[in-house]
Amino acid sequence: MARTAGSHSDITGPRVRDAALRLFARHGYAAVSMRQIAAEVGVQAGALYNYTADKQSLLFELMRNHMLDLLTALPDTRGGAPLTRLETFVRFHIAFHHERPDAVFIAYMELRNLTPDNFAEIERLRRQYEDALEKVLRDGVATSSFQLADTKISTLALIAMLTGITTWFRSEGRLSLQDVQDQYWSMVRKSVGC
Amino acid sequence: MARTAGSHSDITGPRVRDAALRLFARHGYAAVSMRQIAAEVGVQAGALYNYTADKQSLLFELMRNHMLDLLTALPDTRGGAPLTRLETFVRFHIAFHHERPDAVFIAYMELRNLTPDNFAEIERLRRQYEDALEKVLRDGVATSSFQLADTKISTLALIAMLTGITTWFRSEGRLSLQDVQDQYWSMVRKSVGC
DNA sequence: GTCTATATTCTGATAGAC
DNA sequence: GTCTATCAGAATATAGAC
Repeated sequence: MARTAGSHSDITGPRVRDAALRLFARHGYAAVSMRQIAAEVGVQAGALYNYTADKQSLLFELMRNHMLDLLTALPDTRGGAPLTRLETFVRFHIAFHHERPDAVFIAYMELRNLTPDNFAEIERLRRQYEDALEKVLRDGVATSSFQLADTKISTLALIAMLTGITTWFRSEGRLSLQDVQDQYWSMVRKSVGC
Repeated sequence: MARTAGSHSDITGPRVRDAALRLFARHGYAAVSMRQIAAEVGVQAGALYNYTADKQSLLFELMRNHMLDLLTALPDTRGGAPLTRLETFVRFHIAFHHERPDAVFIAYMELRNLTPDNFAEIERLRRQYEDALEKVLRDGVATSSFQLADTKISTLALIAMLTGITTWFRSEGRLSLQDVQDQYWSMVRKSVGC
């Protein structure tokens, strides 16, 4: 296939998204200019508009793809015992979020920079994820495996606790991923009343 | 006391800080202009510089004052039983943060927009607060009141869980502050092994 | 597909009148 | 202490050459 000189749509697109993800996570969406993203990729600012309609769309696509990846990767635990399903969720959440610190950071910090329509879509996807955990908690309460007064509050409490890991955990530190998973699972297991 | 026409230093100063706090929390530091803050206060942009050296100082002062307020308000629980001290901390944390959602939001979201020196100072104050909780956990482990493998991790896990409340809890909802305190305290108490 | 050049608007901050 | 006016630069986004 002949290709026009200077044409790199197949590799520039991912590079634009990678650069935007890293820069948005580091400095914040509003603080990052299209020129900075272009410089990181190695093109001029105008060239970015071959890959995104505008800066807002770039942010929205990053957040939506992250949420879709999360929902796709989430293990289907239907059929197991509530305690086992909860452990699977906890370990999955920690591992998945640990692999994508920049995307996680953006997904939680840049909600206010989305347009109302885009915000509603991201919230819808986030709700789906929360609902998966809440269903486990509700099933556990129904079978008396868990003692929880309000599964909605417990859902939010557990997700906040688990997601907070990304603010301090780095693999190079004194703790391995497994250490962190074990310790958080121990606290979660006890907190739900087991 | 005679006062020069147009002179309002005693009331404009707090109004500038209030407006900045609200706008920074809503839209983010980088996304808010000095002109927006001025418009909210009802003055021209140039007048703001009677109250702050620059935009960065405005952010830093808001964050530092919040952290100093937090440390000042933190009850001294030395001498009590670890479980009682932990309950006091949990209920205090929830109540204090519930009263200041904007300041809490800024204190956690705008760290990356601080200059290195300012960041170091805020981190120092945050560490002091975390240390207060960790001391309770360590004392509890030492007296076998708590079963925790790593008090540092537990500290970060509990603070993340409790602080997450500010993202969804509003007093107008179905739950009172006391409801929320009771439910979180129940989960925390169990998670530390009681 | 990428470039250069540019239109238009906005930014933080300052100077000097009142 | 606040105003108007302004500086110097940076922002997003677009147009047209190659």
